[in-house]
Amino acid sequence: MSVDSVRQPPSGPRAELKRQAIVRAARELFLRDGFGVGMDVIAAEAGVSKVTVYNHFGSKEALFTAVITSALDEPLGHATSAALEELAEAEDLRTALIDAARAWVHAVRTNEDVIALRNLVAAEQHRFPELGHAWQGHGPEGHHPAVAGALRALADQGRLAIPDLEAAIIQLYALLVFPHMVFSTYGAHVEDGLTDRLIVSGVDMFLGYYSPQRQ
Amino acid sequence: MSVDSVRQPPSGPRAELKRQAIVRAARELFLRDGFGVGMDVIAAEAGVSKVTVYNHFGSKEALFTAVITSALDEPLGHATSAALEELAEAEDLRTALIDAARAWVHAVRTNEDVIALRNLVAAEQHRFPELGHAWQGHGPEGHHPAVAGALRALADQGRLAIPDLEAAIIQLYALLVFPHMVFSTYGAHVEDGLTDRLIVSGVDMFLGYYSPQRQ
DNA sequence: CATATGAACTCAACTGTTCAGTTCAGCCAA
DNA sequence: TTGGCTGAACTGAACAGTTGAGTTCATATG
Repeated sequence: MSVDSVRQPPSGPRAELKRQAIVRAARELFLRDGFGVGMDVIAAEAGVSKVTVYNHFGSKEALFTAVITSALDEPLGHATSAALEELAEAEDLRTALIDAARAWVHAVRTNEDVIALRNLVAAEQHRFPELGHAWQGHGPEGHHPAVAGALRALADQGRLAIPDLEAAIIQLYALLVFPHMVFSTYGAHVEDGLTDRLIVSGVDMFLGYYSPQRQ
Repeated sequence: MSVDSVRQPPSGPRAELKRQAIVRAARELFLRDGFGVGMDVIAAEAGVSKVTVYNHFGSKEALFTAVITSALDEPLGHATSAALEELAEAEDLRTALIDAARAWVHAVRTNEDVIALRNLVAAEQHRFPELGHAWQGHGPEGHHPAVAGALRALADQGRLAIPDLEAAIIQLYALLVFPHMVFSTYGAHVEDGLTDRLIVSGVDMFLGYYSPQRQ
């Protein structure tokens, strides 16, 4: 008499293992071949039957959102936001900011899977309008509060003069991470040397403009 | 005895009209619904028979590349690069650069179709690998030479001190146009007021850093 | 007993083609 | 100017062939 009009996903130790394998395979294949890959292929890559995939996720869309939301919970920020929070207590602001920027940009560049996923979401925004918004919250705006907090703290200390916090945040993003995001849209990426030159001179430019001692 | 193994597309005044209607409709629908739209729908939107579409373009891929390459030849730069070239002769560099930036950003923001198309190409890069490269050449790098030329001229005049031209170009892009590109990836866009504040303070920041009189 | 499997199946959507007939512009003859 | 001729381009509808999502079911496994 088990009348499940909506069958609930399997649970248990074995099921969890399969589930992870499926998500991992799906992520890899979505990334490599786009949303167009067949469910057969994904199932095969996960070493799993297609039926199992459907027992777990119910639909391709659900699987896709599972991939995305699982990627949403990824690091990319622990070391980074830690470095950001230490800014307020740093003696040498410039060096500290450069270090934080290096950690930040490094996180963005090494997890370029995440950027690629972002492009995927953007690409499939017609099919998943809600995902686009979910992504906005956790995207760069994920540490938006961290960046905002750090800048505000520095402003309160009088170590920076920031009349327009909103603009300043965007400018910091723009100088440091946007280039990598834009380039990756074409599948291209910035060379290591240029990346570091952008970080150093970007920080100097930012500090030069927002330092209180100028005039 | 006309043995055309490959039928050549129709020519003539009427054909040209239809052709334009098809490309326009295709562009609009690709933009709105992604590459997934059916040829039926495109034909209907163009007020044209599906067969006509195939007589003209032969395949969906060909139609897509036609849409893209036609978008590649679009303005987005005439007024902008003109303003950029006048920079070298301007008396008040700051005002001139702000004006040029306004024209530039305005072009980017009004033709946001072009940015959306860019996302489409990025999305469909698996299907059209060659398009991705064609797009790179005409993307922001389209006026890359114009920007590079303007900055180099100003440096030669001694009005700017630019030790790293490559970085400076990217930074100018980053401060002025990248925010709009990144935001539009989510379907979001920067408000008017913030846009102008970003332009003005971005230019000031850039000039502050690259002006020779500092130190 | 819950979960996983594989193979065969349904169903819908989409690309691309065929074909018999229609529109339309230009042209020539009266 | 009129009227009809010609041929290229267009139409509508039906059709073929494929692909891929999602289901069913009998069976296996731990």
